[in-house]
Amino acid sequence: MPADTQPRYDPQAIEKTWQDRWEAADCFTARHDPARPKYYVLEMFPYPSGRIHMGHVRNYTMGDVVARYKAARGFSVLHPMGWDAFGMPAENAAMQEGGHPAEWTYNNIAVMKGQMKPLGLSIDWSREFATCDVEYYGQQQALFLDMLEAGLVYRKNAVVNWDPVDMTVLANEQVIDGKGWRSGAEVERRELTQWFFRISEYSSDLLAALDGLDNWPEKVRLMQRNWIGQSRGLQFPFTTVNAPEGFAQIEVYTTRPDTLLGASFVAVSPDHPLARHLEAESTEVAEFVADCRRIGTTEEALEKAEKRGLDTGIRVRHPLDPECELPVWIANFILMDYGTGAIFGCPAHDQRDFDFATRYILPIPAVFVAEGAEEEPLAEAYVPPKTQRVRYVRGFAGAELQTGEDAVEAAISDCESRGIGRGVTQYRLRDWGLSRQRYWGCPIPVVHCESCGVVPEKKENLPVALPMDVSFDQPGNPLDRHPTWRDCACPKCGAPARRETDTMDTFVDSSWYFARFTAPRANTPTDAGEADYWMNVDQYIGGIEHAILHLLYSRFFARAMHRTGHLPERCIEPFDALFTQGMVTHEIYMTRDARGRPVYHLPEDVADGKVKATGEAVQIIPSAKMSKSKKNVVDPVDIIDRFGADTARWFVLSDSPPERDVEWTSAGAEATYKHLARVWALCDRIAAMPDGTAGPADSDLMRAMHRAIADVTKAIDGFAFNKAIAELYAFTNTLSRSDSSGTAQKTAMRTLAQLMAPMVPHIAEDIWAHQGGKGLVAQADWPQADPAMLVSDTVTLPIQINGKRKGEISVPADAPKEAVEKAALSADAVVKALAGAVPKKVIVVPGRIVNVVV
RNA sequence: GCCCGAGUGGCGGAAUGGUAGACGCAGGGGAUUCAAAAUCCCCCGCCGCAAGGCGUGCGAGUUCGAGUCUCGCCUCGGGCACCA
Repeated sequence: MPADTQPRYDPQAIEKTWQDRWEAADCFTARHDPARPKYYVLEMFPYPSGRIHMGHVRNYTMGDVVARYKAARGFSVLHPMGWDAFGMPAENAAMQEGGHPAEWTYNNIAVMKGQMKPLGLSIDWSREFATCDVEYYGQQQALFLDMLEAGLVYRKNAVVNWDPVDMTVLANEQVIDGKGWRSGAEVERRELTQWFFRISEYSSDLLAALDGLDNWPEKVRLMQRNWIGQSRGLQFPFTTVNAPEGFAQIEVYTTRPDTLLGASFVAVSPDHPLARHLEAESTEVAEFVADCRRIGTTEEALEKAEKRGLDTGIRVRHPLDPECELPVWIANFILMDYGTGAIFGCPAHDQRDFDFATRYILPIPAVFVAEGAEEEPLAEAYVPPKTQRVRYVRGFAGAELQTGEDAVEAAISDCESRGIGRGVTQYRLRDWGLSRQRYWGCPIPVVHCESCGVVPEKKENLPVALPMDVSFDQPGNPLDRHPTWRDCACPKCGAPARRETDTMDTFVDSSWYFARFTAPRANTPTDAGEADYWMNVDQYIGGIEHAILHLLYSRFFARAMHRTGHLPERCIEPFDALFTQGMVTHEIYMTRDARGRPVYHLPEDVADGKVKATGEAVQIIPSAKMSKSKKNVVDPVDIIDRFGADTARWFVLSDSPPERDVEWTSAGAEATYKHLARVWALCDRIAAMPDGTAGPADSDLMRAMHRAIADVTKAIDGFAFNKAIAELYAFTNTLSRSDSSGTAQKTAMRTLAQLMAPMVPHIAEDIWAHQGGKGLVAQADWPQADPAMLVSDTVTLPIQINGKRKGEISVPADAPKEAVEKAALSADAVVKALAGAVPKKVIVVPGRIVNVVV
């Protein structure tokens, strides 16, 4: 540090000061003020992993810009923060390092909060909660009981991935090559009784309501649409010929009933009741089915597995032709979860069925051929788009020439009128299994009683709190082996009973936290008055990775909360606007060790393309999401220490549009710091100027200022923070070069501080104070652009000849078309191009351009 | 395989159908300095000495005028997937 007398931009000195001043002035406490419009801005709350990363900084800075901007626009702003605190990492830590998951979690929260505070976010911390707080999950249990009573929760058997060593259920992504990710043990498919939310009851509503979410990214709506997966088809029974008792009929579902006369076999899932029945009787079937299940644990294996089947010997009658009998196979590619778990195969028009029929030498009768074509043997399935018109050679409903779509509808009505089957709308969306055989989650508040069965806990007995005296030194769920926690009295008959030891999926916790923020200390899940004032979330901001599950579950929960009286009806779509921000990326620096294996280096250990310590040249791999394993991470804490929070905030907003990834570069971070230091020095210089009298340069500066107000406002309103920052750079350059009076420059500087405040609030306060601004800029009204200052007296118009720019003219802004045309025709370039000839046409677009056609 | 989205300087990116490349980074030149850092000023799409010409992935089209609209291709990115 040079010992010069000039004060320098010193973020460490100013940032803490202003944060304390905001706190002293109680700037960010959300106030329920019926006289003012409210604005609820929410960023997806973090999992307390232990450290914040740049992705958090970007996410919360975007939310903070919106929150501070809306506050300046006169809204009563709610901008809360909490912690998505249940989940497996805490249990894993307890298993590996000892201690209790709660201890690990609350420690992490304290550390992360300590890292977030220096960012200067305008968060109402008085509303903070963690989902593992018993006050929160106790209310979640109340919600669960209400949903149970409303018929939105039920129990059924479901197949799960069971790790026999860890004695736990595994999620699909925890099963690697058919083995448990931790234990390495062969995973079994086991059937357990599990709790489910009846989300499928809302399939059609959740689908239809997507159309109304105008302020959601189209991409997210599309992903949800595909996930819900509506399809229209025919469901009908095949009558069996020689099936075991109880299987007189096999119900199938098809989206292509028009291909019914192309059926060559019927196939059922290995998990179909018929397969189950035969499995018990025949070792051949049992072996085949067991084989299918062995493969059936990972998606990858399923994908690679060839289509295999086993002929059961059972035959069914074709509903349209009783003479025709079809064989019933068990096939490994039929899913029990979709449709009825049974299909008819039409190999001519489905590639999977074609492969299957080819392998087992089954007939392949064509139903339709291309328009104008003749029937001939097929080398592969013929699957034209449903919208394409084809010629039906084995049709039974509708015209001979028709599209697949029309033929499907015709086939459904035909089958309905003959009483063969019925038209059915199916959804891919399945009910949401919420049971987890885990400790660190919200206990499911029910009791198992020998005489009464499954009994909901009484509300007055809530919360069902997790016991703290547990150990993780043996596999399985500690709740299962706790000596006393399980024991309780049946809420119905009072007899000794046992608690449910399953806990809830952590997606449940995050499906209603946004509603809880409106009344975080209420002794019911929500408070009607508070929810009515604050809901909906006006702007929700988070990562695209939550496009489907979290957002779909939240939409379901909002509906369920309305049905159980916890939210008004207008809140069934809780997020008015959604913004999905891009990631923060960084280059990867790699060298190779003696055996050629990649070795990664942290950015701070690399300089000028070389590893600092060894001088070895690194290979630079293009930007990718920051990840610990690739070591391409920069720690926000380090950046704040070095440059201050304002630099971190400004940088993550600049350069790239918010929805796209932004690449973190040390050059960019340094340049940001330099810019802020320049603004700070400019402020210092301007503050020292005498006021002086207004000169001609003053009006230019004021015009530029109003232009900047208009442009920055528009950019923030449009979520284009990178453009807002570009406008701020431009205005700063204009101001620093202006030779206007001190009075004008001080006005401009104050306005610049206001416009910068949402992005870089600390330096903005400092400048505001230096320039004699009243109070805190955090509490000042947003500046207004004067429309009169946005129009200028003269305009410069480009002159085109045949659409190519050749010159420009300067004319009064209000000049009539004829005058502009005259001026354009006398411009040098035009005179030269015309060479005395008469132009064919002259197009004058007032205020924009003149095009002369020759 | 199906469904989306995107291709603009060395880089990140601007641009209601109307001056392509705002703003930033990197780079070049200069000032200041004993020197360096820091700071300030200027230049910076490509070809060309210049005049000028060419330029928004490729090819057509609509238009007085296309990065922007239409059609066809290419490349990259994302989502979904034995879904009957």
